[in-house]
Amino acid sequence: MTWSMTNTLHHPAPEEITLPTVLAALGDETRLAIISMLARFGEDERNMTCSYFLSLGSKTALSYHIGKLREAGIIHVRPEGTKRLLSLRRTDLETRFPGFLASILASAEQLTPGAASLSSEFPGQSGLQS
Amino acid sequence: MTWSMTNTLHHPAPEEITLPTVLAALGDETRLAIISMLARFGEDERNMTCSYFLSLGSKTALSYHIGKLREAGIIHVRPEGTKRLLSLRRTDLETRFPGFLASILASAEQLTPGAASLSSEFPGQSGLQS
DNA sequence: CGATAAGTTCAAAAATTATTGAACATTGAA
DNA sequence: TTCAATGTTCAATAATTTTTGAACTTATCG
Repeated sequence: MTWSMTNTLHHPAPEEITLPTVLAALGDETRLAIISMLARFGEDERNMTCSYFLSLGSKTALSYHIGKLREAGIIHVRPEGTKRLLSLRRTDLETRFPGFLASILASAEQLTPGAASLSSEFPGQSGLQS
Repeated sequence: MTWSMTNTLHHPAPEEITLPTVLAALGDETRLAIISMLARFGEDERNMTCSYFLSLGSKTALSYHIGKLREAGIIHVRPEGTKRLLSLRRTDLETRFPGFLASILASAEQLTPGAASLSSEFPGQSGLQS
């Protein structure tokens, strides 16, 4: 039961990804914003750490939401040192639910208008809110 | 504040339909089953009453879930006598979130396998469970 | 080594959502 | 008009989800 940052986190296999779980995971403003930002700025995985999203909530809340997205099979989380590198499981989702992610992302764009001016422009900052 | 069965129920205008609300409404097994059945057997709107779905839950629970779907803008509910005729707001959803509903419905089919053998085969029965 | 940064875990509290049963309104039909 | 069918409403409860803060682990940087 000892937790290790170097252990690989659990990710559901593609067949284990279910529609109700995915929909429930995305039916939340914070998590929708996370995947929208991931889709837009995640080409270079190196920047997509948990703290990149600190503008969306507290450290603990993000840990919770990111866990939900991971367990739903929507994102992949790769431990790299003390960080977590996040990426969308685009091909797995496309295989499982063809066309679904694309339609979500297209429609979600208008929801996160100023996402370009969030954090990550100075990756080495202490980004805690308050 | 008097409630009348003949009053028109509230339905959001197409522009008022938002993605997080729609996703949250569909992130529930019961409601996903409802829209899946509506999509499959709803060509003829006349059969699509609330009680058609009684196999999915109690009368009161269905009222609740159908209200959620209506307020999210996913279905339209037309009072007809003492009944409610339900239909998917296909074109509104397609306008708002292109491709979304189709991908959901295609993926939801495998979730409601025996839906053909539910109720509605004897429309005039008292269909209360227990 | 000591400090800091990045995230996690846990338990408690807050908030939201879902279910139930009883009572009610409305309509259609005998 | 009385009855049965169809749904709604309300209040209470149950269940689930989210948020918070404190303590902790691990890795990295001087």
